[in-house]
Amino acid sequence: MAHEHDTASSDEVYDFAAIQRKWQPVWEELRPFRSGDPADKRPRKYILDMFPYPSGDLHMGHAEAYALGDVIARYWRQQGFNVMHPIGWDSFGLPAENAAIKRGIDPRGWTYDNIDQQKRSMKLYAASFDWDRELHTSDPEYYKWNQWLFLQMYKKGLAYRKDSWVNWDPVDQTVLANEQVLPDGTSERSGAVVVKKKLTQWYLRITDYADRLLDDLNQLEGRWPSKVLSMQRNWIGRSIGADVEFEIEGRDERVTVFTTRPDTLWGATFMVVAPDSDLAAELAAGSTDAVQERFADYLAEVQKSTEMERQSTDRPKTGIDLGRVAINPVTGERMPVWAADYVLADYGHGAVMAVPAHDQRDLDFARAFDLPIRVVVDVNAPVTGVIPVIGLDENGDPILPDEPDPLDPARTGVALAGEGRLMNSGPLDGLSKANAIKKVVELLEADGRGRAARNYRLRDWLISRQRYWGTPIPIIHGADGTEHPVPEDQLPVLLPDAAGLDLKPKGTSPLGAADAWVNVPNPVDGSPARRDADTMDTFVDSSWYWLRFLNPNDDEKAFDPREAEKWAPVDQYVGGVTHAILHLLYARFITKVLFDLGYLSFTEPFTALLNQGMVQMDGSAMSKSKGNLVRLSDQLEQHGVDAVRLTMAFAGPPEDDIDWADVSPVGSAKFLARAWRVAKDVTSSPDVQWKTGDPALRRVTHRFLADAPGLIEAFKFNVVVARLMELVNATRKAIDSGPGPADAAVREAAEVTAMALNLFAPYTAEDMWARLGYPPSVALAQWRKADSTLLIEETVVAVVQVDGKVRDRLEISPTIAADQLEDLARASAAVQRAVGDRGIVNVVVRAPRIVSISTRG
RNA sequence: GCCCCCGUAGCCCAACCGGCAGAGGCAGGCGACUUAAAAUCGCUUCAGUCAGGGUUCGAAUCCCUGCGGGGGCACCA
Repeated sequence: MAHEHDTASSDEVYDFAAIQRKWQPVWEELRPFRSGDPADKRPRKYILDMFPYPSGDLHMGHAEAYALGDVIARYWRQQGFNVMHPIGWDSFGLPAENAAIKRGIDPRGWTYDNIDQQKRSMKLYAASFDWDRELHTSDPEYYKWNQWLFLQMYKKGLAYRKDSWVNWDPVDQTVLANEQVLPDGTSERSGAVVVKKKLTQWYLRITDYADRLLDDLNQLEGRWPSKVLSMQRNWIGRSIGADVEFEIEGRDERVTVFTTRPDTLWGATFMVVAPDSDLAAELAAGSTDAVQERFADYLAEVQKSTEMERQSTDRPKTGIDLGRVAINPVTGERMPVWAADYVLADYGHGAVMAVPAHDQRDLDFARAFDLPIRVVVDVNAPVTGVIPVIGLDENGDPILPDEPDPLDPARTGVALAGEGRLMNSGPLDGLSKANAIKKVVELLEADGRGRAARNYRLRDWLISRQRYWGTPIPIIHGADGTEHPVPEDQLPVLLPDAAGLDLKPKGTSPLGAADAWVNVPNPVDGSPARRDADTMDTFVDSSWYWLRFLNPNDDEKAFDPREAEKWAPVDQYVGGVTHAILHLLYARFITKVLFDLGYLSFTEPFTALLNQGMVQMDGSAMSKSKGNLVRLSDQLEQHGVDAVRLTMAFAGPPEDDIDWADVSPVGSAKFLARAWRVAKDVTSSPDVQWKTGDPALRRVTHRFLADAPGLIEAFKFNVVVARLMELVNATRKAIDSGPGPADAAVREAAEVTAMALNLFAPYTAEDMWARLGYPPSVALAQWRKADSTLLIEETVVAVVQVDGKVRDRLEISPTIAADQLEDLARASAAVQRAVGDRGIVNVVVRAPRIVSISTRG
């Protein structure tokens, strides 16, 4: 009893652990996924998975992403392509630094230890990566080129420093992210009231590219998820309108405001400036002492409020009168100038013309402070000319709304944002909105008081981080405040050793305390100077890593434009929707910059994008605190790599979230065992003639071969798996109760199953392939061509509908002529019964599928 | 407030250009094998497509309205 399984091979059972142990070293030896052979003549495909941040070990989210990306990479390899499918590590960033601070260790060691662990897991997971191209963004060999890129942008004026307001914790002496500030305005760490502080920060001028970033999204239509496209469009947030200049009494320079409704200029009754803008400070300074005092108090109040408070829309309006006067450029009216925090300093010009009758925010403000409201658009007379009436009088004439106008915004508190005819607007009277905008822009331009303009929600990209574990910014500051780029031949500016540095956040970079590192001679005259101590946002690293994969070990240049010509842009990018905005926007921006600099011949980095959903448990995101964490390592141990991967692919459309409670890795494992047994049961040898095989099973096999490629290319992986199950079921039936295990069609089906299963379950597929008599690797087996003669059915069933109901089914030839089919349908007894004596009025024939007969007109 | 996506068996999901609502799985039921159970194998129940209206010979599919769920942006002038 004890040793039966050692001797009788037919008793062998599917043992995923043994199969994994068997094939992993074989692949390690064979390295079937290398893509760097210059003599390789196959056409190329660049399939890229978003590279991971190395924190701890792989989790379920990684498992899903890499399972799906691998289906695509393996598929194109089987279609005869030289597939580049690289992997690397996004290994700079805060988690490493926080862990280092907590445990008093070096972030470098923590990071590279994690990478070791994750790399082992990744290899077990058997994603078909080309490990020859592995890179780490925290290696000097990588971040040197971040610095190079920064310098190229600096030279072009695309990298610059400016002062900006940041959240400042006065107790911890540190900058806080918005997320670290609690809704009551205190620090989540120290409990201190957070204030705004002006700091000098590095920015990249992404707003210069706003139009291109927006307009080029059109090229990606249909190839990127529409959700991502709309998120990017929202984020860039282009508004079309006009800049209008207002004179200010007692000030030489005019104040410019941006508005999307220049047509309502006659209705502008006051001006509002952002309290935290330079303009507000200057206007206040030119006012009375009382105003200056009130302004100082108000500004302090505003700066105490958090981003979250400030952006909540249902907050009562606050503000103060600055005691200054603006002149409406078209009416010549004197308008008060207010400071209020509903106007943002960093959008437009930090000042607005308030048109309370037609803008809800301005109306709320006007009603709160008793400012004048003037209606200049008659929404009762919209462009269509239809005037809503209350009723008809005894003569049948329309009764118009009584005075006062029931829509009067001053009374209703509802701004009239709709379209209508202009009124109270001098030369604009009677015009529609579109024509009025055109006209007023012409008038302003002629007068030199305004022009058409556009604005963006998008802000410049703040890349300074006052932290240690990132790319040092390659700038040297002279004692006199001058900036000097580090000469390119002196790159990289290496991160100093963390030993001896206090990495705790304190508002200035820990690098500033590395005396030996930070103090350098001025490159111009050798006088004492200091290195810039900030490090770069890690989104800089990930904005171009896909180019570094082309030749990750090149120490002459960031990437090779000739290789980029061959491989780039990325044919298929795969990753989570969490990066739908920032990472993708930054990568698109850097691509356009590199195009402008002449390094690239294309302007979009990722031709196609697939977003996988998230893995959840019991309806919500997995987390330790919720107690619904599913550990990938446990799943792999219980069900095996292949079952987990297959489950990820089979769970549903890739972009949908997977609830692990809804799916069945046990079911996947059962299916894999079933497929594996089919291969084990095949008794014929590899040299059988396919043609001799059972035609029914062959038809199932070849329908699968014909349909699967289209399904894969449409990312319908779940459907392909279902079709594979169908194929395995049919093969099982053929073995047990059909032509038997020696039939050529059974072998053919088993081989096709192994070949296709390689996409989802590479270990099982490889073992099946070996049992069927072939050397590794099945991953290199080419996709079999479907035999088209087997796809044609001998007979098909046509349905006959009478008045939309199916009344008969006819077994016919697929090539039947329409009139012949109609005759058959008319002759059907069931159809005649259904038609009865009503008579046929119409017949629609779609041979060979359907005949539709109607009996009523 | 503005914009987008999705509602199909108990559950996860299929359904081509508008043409028989079901490919596959989970769960359930019955049976075979077994002393029994597990595993395996076979058979099998289950919806008329969220609701209402429209277009059409014909609608899960296209259009409109509503309900429900999810997402993005939001004091952005």
